[in-house]
Amino acid sequence: MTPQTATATAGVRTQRADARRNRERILVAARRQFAANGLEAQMDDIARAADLGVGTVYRHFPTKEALLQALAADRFIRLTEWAREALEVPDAWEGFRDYLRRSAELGANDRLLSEAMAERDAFQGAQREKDDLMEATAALVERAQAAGELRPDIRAQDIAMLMCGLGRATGPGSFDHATSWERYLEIIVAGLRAPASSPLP
Amino acid sequence: MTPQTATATAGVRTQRADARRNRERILVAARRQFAANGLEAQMDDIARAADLGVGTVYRHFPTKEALLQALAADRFIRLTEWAREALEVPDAWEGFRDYLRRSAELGANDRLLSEAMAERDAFQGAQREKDDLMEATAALVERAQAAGELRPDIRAQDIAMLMCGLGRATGPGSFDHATSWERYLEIIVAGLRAPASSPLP
DNA sequence: CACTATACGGAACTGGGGTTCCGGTTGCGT
DNA sequence: ACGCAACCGGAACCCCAGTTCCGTATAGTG
Repeated sequence: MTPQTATATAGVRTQRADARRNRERILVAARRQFAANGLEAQMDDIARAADLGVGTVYRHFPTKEALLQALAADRFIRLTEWAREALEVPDAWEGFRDYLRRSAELGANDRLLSEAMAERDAFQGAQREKDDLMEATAALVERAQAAGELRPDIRAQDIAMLMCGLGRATGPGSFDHATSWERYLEIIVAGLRAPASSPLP
Repeated sequence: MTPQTATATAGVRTQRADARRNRERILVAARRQFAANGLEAQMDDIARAADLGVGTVYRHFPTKEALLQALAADRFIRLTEWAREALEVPDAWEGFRDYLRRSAELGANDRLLSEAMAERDAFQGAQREKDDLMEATAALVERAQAAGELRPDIRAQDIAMLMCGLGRATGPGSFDHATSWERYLEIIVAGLRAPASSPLP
């Protein structure tokens, strides 16, 4: 029988306590580095920030890409939670708007999120999480449309796209990070609410 | 007296005909490569596309950065021309809107433009051209506002920001290049036109 | 406490891409 | 036609960032 910690649930592969702790430290450090520097954050810096050797980082994540996907998946999951919470808000428009606000804020403070979203064919590893997010977003969109508060020709994908663009334009590393993302979110929200004058292409 | 070609205007530094021709070929090839691949286009590829050696490229542009700036400056100049043309359109809103349309289209088809705009502290070399563009944009914004067609709390910089975000979100290399940039431009334009319900942050 | 599977550290390796260098080539004035 | 700058080509060079490797340290067990 292989050794098994008391807290580990059945089926979880045994892992030494220090390893589990270090894995967490890597994730924390990596999150910070990627948030600040985007995809170009370096493995060595992440290791140093976590107070570990590079080798240790590679023990936990075989590749930079793998580390990235773990982090991205986590972000998608959080966004999905937020979208579901927004569905609980009584007023459809208010829920929708709050969700956008939270997404935009996250995107503006985390270069990884918007850059990861933007890269074509990157992060297929987090496809499941991404799909979940799209599903929750679609529900939110439809509810707001049913309430007559959101342009009827908006799709869930549009929301992802807009939030992504917003993040890339205003996030850390952008030419105008000083100007608040809230400014642009306001404009976009106004555009989304407006009744369709001309149908979208 | 140094040799001087017949067509050269006074004050222009002498340059052999093949050199002038090659410089042009480099610019054309580089434009295409950068438009398709963004900042990560490679010098070797550009040289090959121009049917020249890398050395020749470096003879004309001492650095990748220099080549980039030459191209970016050129784009800024074109946008400035468009903005000035838009000022000639009788209807203020129509001129403004047309300008946005042309900018968005350019940005969506040229990764370089939006990526160059986005990078903080990059392309300070094209500062003059950038300033001119901002000035022309400001005039366009103010005219549309004076006509009461554009939210009064919009600034020229907002336009640059929005076009930049649009380009990065929908341009080649993005996760959803299939969906037309026109769709998102439509939303943004609607948001810009709407009277300010709540003041922008 | 001893033993071993696991984990760690960080120097060394590797591949890719910008840049340099210099021998060969060519436009152009005489 | 000649000669010499100016110009061209592309192999070689260098640096940087991801990845590998292996000797050392340690958690967990009997």
